[in-house]
Amino acid sequence: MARQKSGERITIGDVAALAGVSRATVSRVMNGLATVDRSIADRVLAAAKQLNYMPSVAARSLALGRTHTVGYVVPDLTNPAFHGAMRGLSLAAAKQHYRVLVADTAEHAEEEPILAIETRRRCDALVLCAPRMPQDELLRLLPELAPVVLLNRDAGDESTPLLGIDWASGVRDLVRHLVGLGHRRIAYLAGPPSSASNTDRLKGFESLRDAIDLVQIPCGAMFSDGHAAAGQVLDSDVTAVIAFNDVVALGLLGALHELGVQVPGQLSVAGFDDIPFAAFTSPALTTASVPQLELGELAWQRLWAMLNGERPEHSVVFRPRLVARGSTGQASD
Amino acid sequence: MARQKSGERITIGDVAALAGVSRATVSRVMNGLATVDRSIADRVLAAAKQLNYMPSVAARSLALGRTHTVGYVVPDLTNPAFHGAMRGLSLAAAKQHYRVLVADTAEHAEEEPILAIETRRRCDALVLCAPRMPQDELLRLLPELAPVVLLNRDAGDESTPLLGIDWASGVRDLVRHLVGLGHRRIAYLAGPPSSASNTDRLKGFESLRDAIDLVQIPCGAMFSDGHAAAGQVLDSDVTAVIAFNDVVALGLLGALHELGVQVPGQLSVAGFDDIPFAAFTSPALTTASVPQLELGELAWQRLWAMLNGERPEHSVVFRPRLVARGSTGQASD
DNA sequence: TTGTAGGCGTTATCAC
DNA sequence: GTGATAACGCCTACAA
Repeated sequence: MARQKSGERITIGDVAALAGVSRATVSRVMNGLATVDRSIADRVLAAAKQLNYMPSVAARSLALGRTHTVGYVVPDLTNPAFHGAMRGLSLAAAKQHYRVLVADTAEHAEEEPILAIETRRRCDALVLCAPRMPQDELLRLLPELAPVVLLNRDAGDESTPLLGIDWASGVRDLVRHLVGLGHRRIAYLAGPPSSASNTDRLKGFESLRDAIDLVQIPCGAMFSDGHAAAGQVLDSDVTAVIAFNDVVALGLLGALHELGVQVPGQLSVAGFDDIPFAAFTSPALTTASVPQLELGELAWQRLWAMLNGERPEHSVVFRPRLVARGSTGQASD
Repeated sequence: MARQKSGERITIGDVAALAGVSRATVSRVMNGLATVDRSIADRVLAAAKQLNYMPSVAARSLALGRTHTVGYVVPDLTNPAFHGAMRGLSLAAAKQHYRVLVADTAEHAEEEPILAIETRRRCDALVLCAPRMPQDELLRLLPELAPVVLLNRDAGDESTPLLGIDWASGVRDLVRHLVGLGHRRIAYLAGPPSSASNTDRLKGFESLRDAIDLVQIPCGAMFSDGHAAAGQVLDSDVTAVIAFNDVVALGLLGALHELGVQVPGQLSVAGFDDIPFAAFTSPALTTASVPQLELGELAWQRLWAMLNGERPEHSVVFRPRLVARGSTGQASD
C-alpha cells in the first residue's frame, strides 16, 4: 500500500496515488463536483480519510485568488463597543466558512491607513472602523480597500456600504428624555475631538440649543477619561450628564460613587452604545442603544454580496434606541 | 516604458520587467537580502514603488510554508475576560508582522475540536482557550494543533506550553480576605460544571473546608447567570459571595441593587479576573486579578520561539492577585 | 552579484 | 467522466 513520505505534509498527490486516480479527480471530489463516478469518489474519500488529508489553505488561496478571510480593523480591541460587531461578523462569516482577521490600530491614528491596507492584503474584504481618520484620507484609502464596509462612520462615498449610527438622533432622544425629567442644564462629556461620531453627536446638541443649557466638557473615549472628569462635572453645576459612550459613563459612575454622589438622586447619567455591562451596573445605565451584533451581521451580508460580484444591500443608518434605566431620574435642582 | 496589463494584479514579474532585471532579483530586494548591487536595488525599489507593487500574501505563504498568522480560539468573543489576552497577543504579534485570526466556538463545545483544527490550518500556530473541552479530547487534539499554547487551562501535557492561572490560590486569597472581615458562611456561584477552571476553584475551596461554611450554588459564566442567582444567594443566608468570575459577579451586583440589598453592607461580593469594568462599578468589585494582557504577550513569546524552532520559554502559572475594593466589607451578621 | 529553472499544493482548461 | 498540463505568484538552490 502506498505510503506518504513520513513527516511531510500530505498533499493532493498522495491521495491521488493512494486512490489510483489523478490529482484533478481528487480535487473534484474534495470540492463536491458532481461529475465524478460514485465508486471513484468513494475511493478518493476513503483514501483522503485514511491519510487524514487536508487541503493546503495557502495553495487554494493562490489558485483561487481567495483567502476566505475578512479583516476587522478597529482602534482598540479592548473596547467593548466593538465586541458585539466582531462576534456578529465572526459568527455570520463562519456560516460561509469565512474567518475573521483582527487588527488593532492601538490608537495610532497615523498608522491606521497602513494597517488597514496591510490587513486587507491578507483578506478578501474588510470591515473598517476608523472613527478618527480624517475624511480625505479615508476617501483616498477606500478604493484601495474595496470591497470594504464602513462601520459607525460615514465617508461620504456612495459606493462603499455604510453601517452607521445616527448619533444626533440618539442625542436628541437622550436629551428629550432628560428634559422630560425636568433637566435643563446638561453636561456632555465629549469624545476625542478627531472622532467623527463625536462631531455627529455635537450636531445633535446643536439642534437643541434652545431647549437646554449645554455644558461641554472635553473628555475622551475610555473608562479613565470618564473617571477623571467627575470633578469637572460636579463643578459645572449640571443636573444631568450625557457621556460620549457607555464606557465613559461607567467611568464617571464609578468616580461619582467614590465621591458619594447619588445617581440619579443628585445627578443623572447617560451614555451611548448599550454595552452588555450597562444593564448590570448599579444603577443600571440609561443609554442610547446600538445593535452591535446586528451591525456585524449586516456587515458580513454586504461583504458577502460584494465578494460574489453582486451589488451590496443598502447602506443603513441605525437610529439608536433609548433605553431608560436607573441612572437617570427627576432633576434635583 | 513598460506598463502592466491594466486591471490585473501587479506581480513580481511586472516589477522585474520595469526594472529590467529578473524576478529573482526583485525578490531578493524586496526581502532585504544584502547581496544586491546598490544601484540595481534602487532601480527595483523605484519600479516597485511606481507600480505600487505589493507581494501576494497567498503566494508567499505557499512558497514559504508560512502564513504569518496565528489563531486565537475562544468560547465567546464577547466575554471581556478574553479581550485583554487578545489584545496582548495581537499587539505583540504585530511587532513581528504576524496577525491574529479569531475564532469563536459560540459555546458549541462539541464543535470546538473541529474549529480549532480548521483555524490552525490557516495559521502557523494557535492560542487555544478551551475551558470546557474534556481532558482526553484535548490531549488527543494537541499534537495536531502544535505549535500551540494553552490559555487558562492545563492539559497535563508537558510538551505544550501553558499559560495558566492558579485559581485555587485565588480562591484561598479571596476566602482569607473575607474571613478576615469576619465572614464564615460564604456562597460560591459555581461556573459551568464542565469547566476545568471551575474544578480548580473547587479544589481551592476544598482545602479550606474547615475554615468556612461553604454553600455551593450552581450558576454559570455569564451576566445573566449571576443576575438570576440573586434569589438563591439571598435564600442561602450567607454574608459573602464569591462568583465564578467578574462577569457573574457584576450580574449578581446588578440584581442585588435592584432588590435593594446593600453591598457590602448586607452582603459582600467578589469575583475573578479583574476585567476592566470591575474597577468602575459601584461599588467597585473585589476580585482575584489575572494579568490578561500579559497572558497574551507571553503566549506570543512562546509561539514565536516555537515558530523559530526554539524551545519555548517555561510554562507559567500566574497566581491571581487579590484586589480588595468596595464590594467586600465587614460581615454583617 | 545576477539569472535560470523548479517547486510550493491547488484549481481549471483542455483533450481524450 | 477522467487525466495531463498549465496557471496562481513567489522563493531559492544552482548555475553562470
